[in-house]
Amino acid sequence: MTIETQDEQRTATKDRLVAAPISHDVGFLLAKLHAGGSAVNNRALAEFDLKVRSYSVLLLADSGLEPTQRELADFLSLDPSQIVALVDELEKRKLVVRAPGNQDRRAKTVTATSKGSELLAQAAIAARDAESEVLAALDDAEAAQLKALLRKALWG
Amino acid sequence: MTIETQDEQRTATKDRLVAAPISHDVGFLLAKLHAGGSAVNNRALAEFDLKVRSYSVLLLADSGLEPTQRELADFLSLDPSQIVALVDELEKRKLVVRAPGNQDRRAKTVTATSKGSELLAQAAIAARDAESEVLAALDDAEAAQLKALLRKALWG
DNA sequence: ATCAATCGTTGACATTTTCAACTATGCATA
DNA sequence: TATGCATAGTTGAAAATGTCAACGATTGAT
Repeated sequence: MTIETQDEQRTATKDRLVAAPISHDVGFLLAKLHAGGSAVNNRALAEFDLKVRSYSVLLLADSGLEPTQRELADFLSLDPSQIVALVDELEKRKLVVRAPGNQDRRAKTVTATSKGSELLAQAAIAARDAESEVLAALDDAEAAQLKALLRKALWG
Repeated sequence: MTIETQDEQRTATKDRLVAAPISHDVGFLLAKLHAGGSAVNNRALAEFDLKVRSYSVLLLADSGLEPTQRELADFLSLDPSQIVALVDELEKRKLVVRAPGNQDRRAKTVTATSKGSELLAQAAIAARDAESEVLAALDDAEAAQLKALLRKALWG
């Protein structure tokens, strides 16, 4: 009873501020869901010694699109120097390889090794579970709708 | 012509990676839209010497809900020590005041001053414009739908 | 009256972000 | 073809942010 009382108060006050107008600010909603989401994702990926960042790079490296580091930086909204560090670590673990760009010898494309692809296959399962945990309050149609709206907001 | 050629290539390659499966990962979509969004928001708020963080605190302080610092930390997904720094700065600028908690003398509630409310009224306009810039690709109904889905994902 | 838990605060530490160089390469044109 | 300007990757430093452990003051339960 005593602990329950505390918990009730805690959960009662926990969402008290939802009434504030900031809860209608898209920027805030994105930040909050993203904060919770990356925590869940990082926890799920820790088993594979990956974070959302390295997982994203590995995923793109395995896409067959042979992205250059510059493209990775642009696409992931990261500084090129951060890509260097991420690829360095993945390459050290033999999960990806750097190859000289096909038409541009300045560029380096990042491609997953077979070892990287295998790890990714496992990690992707964990990531999928994490995603459904983050979106647990939405049914399948709503989750799909959310994805579609985010994609449209980003790329029209 | 020369510059146009470069630009065409750049915009052509810019979204090349959208084809990668990561573009269907909600975590990634949230991260990317959030990254772009906070950049736009911070730029819009710079005029008032605010960032999205301090703007959020000011908005909650002005909500009439008299949030405690602990509630602000939970709601904004920040460490309590970060709230201290944010409130310190806003209080130094006479935009908010700390008041002892009503029932709990350990807690401190954060409330906007009239000066804070006035600044907020201006900043809110800039923030609203920034939001519509971020969601420019969505029509009004879609933007409302996106908000509703984000709110449901967060609070059910 | 005591004991564990919570609030705000401080300070240390780690991580992440941002920026300015630098080399090598590419591209356009004089 | 030589020259100048822009770009890819890299390095390293500085700034901003995030994380965490401790502490005094206060609370609430026993």
